[in-house]
Amino acid sequence: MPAEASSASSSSPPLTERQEARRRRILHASAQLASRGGFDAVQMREVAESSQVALGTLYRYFPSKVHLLVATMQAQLEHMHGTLRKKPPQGDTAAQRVAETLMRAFRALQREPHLADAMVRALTFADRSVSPEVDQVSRQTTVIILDAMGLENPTAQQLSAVRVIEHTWHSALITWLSGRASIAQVKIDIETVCRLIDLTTAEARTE
Amino acid sequence: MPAEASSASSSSPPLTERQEARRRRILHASAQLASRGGFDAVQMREVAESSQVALGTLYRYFPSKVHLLVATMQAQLEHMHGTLRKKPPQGDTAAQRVAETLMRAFRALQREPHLADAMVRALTFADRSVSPEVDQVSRQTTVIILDAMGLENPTAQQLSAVRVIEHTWHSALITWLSGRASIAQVKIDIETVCRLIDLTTAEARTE
DNA sequence: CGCTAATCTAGAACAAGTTGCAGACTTGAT
DNA sequence: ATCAAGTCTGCAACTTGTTCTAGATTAGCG
Repeated sequence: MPAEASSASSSSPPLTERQEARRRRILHASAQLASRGGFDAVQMREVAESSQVALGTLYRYFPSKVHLLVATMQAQLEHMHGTLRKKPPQGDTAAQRVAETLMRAFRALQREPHLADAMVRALTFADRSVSPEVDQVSRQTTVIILDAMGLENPTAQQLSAVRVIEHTWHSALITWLSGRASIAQVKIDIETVCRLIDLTTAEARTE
Repeated sequence: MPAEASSASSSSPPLTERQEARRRRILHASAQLASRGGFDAVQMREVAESSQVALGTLYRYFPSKVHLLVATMQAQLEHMHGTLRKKPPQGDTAAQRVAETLMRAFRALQREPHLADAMVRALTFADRSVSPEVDQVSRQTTVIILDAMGLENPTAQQLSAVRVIEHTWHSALITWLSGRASIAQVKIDIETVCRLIDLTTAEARTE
């Protein structure tokens, strides 16, 4: 396993130790505040205070509240990916394994609904200035799903199916978080969309 | 056709003429400002000024910026539904007709990308306090899709497929608006998800 | 018409995200 | 150790969504 620092996967000047520590403190404070009151509870002044950093510094690390929360999501996703790797899903078909994986992730989020709320709202509220970071989150999600499918070289069809699954995942999460859908409904919809996998996989085989 | 006033489809005290006029002026100003700079350009003070209404009054009509934009979306959706009714899609299968309908809607939004941005961002950013209004938008979208399918009594399976399509539609729209996906990709994904329709329809026939 | 309750207006005030600035502190190179 | 460049801090100011208030206006009613 490479010794690469945890989160900032690339680019720009390397951070000193104290800077890494600051960054971690900030993300930790962000997640903690979010776990309480969700998006609104993550107030930049409070994050700064909690992480013992000046407001200006906070903004130097994360140029906006949305950037901060998307970075928080990246961190959580990495954590989750690690967890999922340890206990891979057991289903027989790719569709089952993906659905199982997503529902497992879903239950994890259920335990911290406020945190989930903050992260997902930030993700969909993000404008172009956050595109690179949002894209990174999306790529990470794709990796998780492809992992569950156990696929090495997905076809274009399959990639499209994976994107659709991601769309459904995000959007279903939002409707659940805002109380407009039950968990049962989310489960059904996840299972429904996962059938696209079998569909496209069957076709890949007969090509 | 019933003489019911245009937008507020139900509930609460009926509005006087001048009040209806105010409401329309507000929604018009909102859409106009949104058409320029998107979500950020819709500033409550400006909306109030443009529609010749005091700020307090604006807040009496729409309790928050998000409420206002979701209502704006309702109005636009109604308009679009009317337009679509006039020229129903021509495809042979339900899936084709739905995909065609959505892509048509998509092209309409393309013409006013800022407006689309404002409305969709508001929709996904909405918290529980806006649930009823967001739900209304969702129901309207469902009607449009079922219309395109030409279905009277959808099964639970089919309703789930429709929900998944809506999820995909919203989420794909967002990724396009924030420049993370091309139109071609959106088209492919819409077509991919629409295949769920044929799938569930085939099953309904053999039940 | 004249009254009352509801509504509307103008504008101040408050909250939270964001920016700017002057001075202290760190870092890295010499 | 010293200097220059880059960072961090504390704090004030600005922006925009939201709330509040006091005084007009309007609507409905006898």
